[in-house]
Amino acid sequence: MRITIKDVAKAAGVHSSTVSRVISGKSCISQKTTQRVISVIEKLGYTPNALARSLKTKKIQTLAMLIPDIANPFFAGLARGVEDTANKYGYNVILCNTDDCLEKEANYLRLLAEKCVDGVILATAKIRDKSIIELERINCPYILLSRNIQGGQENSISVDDITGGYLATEYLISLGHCKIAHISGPYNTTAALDRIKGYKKALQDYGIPLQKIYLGEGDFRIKGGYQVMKQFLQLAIPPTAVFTANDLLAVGAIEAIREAGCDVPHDFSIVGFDDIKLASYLSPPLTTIRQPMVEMGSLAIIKLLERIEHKVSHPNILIKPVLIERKSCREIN
Amino acid sequence: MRITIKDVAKAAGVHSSTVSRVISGKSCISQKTTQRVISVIEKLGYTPNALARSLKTKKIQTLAMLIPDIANPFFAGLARGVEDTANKYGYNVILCNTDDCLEKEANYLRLLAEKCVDGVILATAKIRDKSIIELERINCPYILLSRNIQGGQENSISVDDITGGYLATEYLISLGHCKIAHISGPYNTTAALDRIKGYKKALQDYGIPLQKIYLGEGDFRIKGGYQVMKQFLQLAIPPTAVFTANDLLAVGAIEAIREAGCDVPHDFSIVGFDDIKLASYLSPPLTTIRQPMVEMGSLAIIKLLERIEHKVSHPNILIKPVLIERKSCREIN
DNA sequence: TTGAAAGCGTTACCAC
DNA sequence: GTGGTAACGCTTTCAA
Repeated sequence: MRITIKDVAKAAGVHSSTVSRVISGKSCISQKTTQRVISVIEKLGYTPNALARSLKTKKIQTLAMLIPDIANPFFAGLARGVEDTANKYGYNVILCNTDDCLEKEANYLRLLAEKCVDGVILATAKIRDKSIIELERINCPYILLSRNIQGGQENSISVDDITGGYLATEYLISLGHCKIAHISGPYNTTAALDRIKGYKKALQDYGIPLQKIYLGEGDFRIKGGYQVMKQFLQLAIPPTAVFTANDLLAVGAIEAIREAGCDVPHDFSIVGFDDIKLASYLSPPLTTIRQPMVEMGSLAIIKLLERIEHKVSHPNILIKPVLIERKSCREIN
Repeated sequence: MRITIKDVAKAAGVHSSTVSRVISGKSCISQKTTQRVISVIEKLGYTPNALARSLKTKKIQTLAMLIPDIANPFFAGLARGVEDTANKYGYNVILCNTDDCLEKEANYLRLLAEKCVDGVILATAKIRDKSIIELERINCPYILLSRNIQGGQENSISVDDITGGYLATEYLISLGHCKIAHISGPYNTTAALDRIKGYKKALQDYGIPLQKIYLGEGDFRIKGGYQVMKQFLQLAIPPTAVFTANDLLAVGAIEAIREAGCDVPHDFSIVGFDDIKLASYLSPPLTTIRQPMVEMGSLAIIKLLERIEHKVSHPNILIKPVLIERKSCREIN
């Protein structure tokens, strides 16, 4: 049997409530008693039971993070920032991979509610998201990370995707491209939609007509980039440049281009999004829009803890993205 | 206030113990009562409190995973397998990044013990590991993943690192190299030590004398690979081939080589270890020793759950690694 | 098949 | 300062 607070109390010749006070350190307990209790705790190797505690306090010092896939370097970066900062404040975090499957997500949310997590980082939100309604219903504090919801004015942290899309497209235009395609993320995410908006706005600002055939829906993964790029390659007039909604899509697109016997950046210029750690080591080193993943994760926790402690909401936070120039683009005439 | 089992009981006109039985589904409750209780549960939106439950049952359906860094694609792969399979069996997993810092690790272990996690996946083990002693002390089931301990015959799952190191080195030898260097992982991990063993054994088997200056200690990260390679490059007689103990080290090594104005594989052949997802998209596509990360993580959970349920230990599991040939090596005369 | 009651390991309020 | 006691929300044994 595990040592309990009562065992400690008995061995120290005090009442269990006194031991509790010593541990919490909030009440005034005499030096002598404190010493005695502490030494007994150490001698017995006592570990408090946080579950029992939480039954009273309603706090378990545990958060959860829902993401599509931890094997995706972007989400791994977010997770790193989230976990680090949570740990710094004494919280643990439960990791949940949803694969963008609504059913899995709902199941996770049920489990997490049963376990009384103090808050949730949701990095899977879709434009109209049932999970958020559920979170609101059970009154669970949450922060939307990197994927906010349509018309949601609160509690989200993300990069300014419109500006990011604009920057990427404008850069390609500045290089002389006018046949610029875009491989987007899934249309049910605002991240994808906003990057498209930025893409369209840049084209418009520079007087380049939007070609519907140059816009393809991807999945934020290598495979999707590969498939959509294959379609672009079969066009009568293929694009000369492609802006992809994330770096993995860019990897897939480059693969398709190589397979077709063409070269990046000679035949096609590519701009990605995210700036994952390995982006500079890819072939060719990828020009991309940087998202500060670790910092975003960290900020999400800080905002989440504020929500938990002060029961407040936050206006959305928009982070300015930056273009990182490498070697996947070239100037054309 | 949250709805409790008593609220449900009252609303359904039964005793709370009856509600408990309906939920667990283990006792025989009449159709009629069952129906009534279920409909009340739904109407009130009742969510059981798993923390209160665990106080009785001593099970919380939560595991933990300790890794150095989730932003490292190798550990992200393991984590994906771990979390997926845990979820399949109804468990959640708490993620902990230790940065290979003993103090952080001990702190995590304390928190996890307080939260009564049912088991732990330890992917951070050093050759002589205090954490394991602690885990044994508090009687917490664990599995050592990818990094086992010296002389430990039980509860570890890893790739056969000796064979892996052998395979990599033998491959370079078969290409005609005899000045083969090795950038290892930290010497306090068996993974690093065993890969060195394999490296040495291959050299010996093929009659190539071991050169101490061709062996450098890295950190399993890009930076370490870069630094050690820089030293190799300054040698009077530099190696013509380098086997690195993981893919990130290879990335760093290649960076150093490029910086020196040399080419991979023309001037230096490189073999990595792990086969991270992006290995085939690096420049050049990396020849490497594959570890089935997701499968290993998954297997770790299966073995951990067996330990938890049947209170048994398992003999170590050694997975045979495979060499994946790509474009980072060339034949020399 | 169901109810009553004890107890899991804490904390927090009320005394003294 | 410290002790006693009543919860917290659930499960489980014992009766009926």
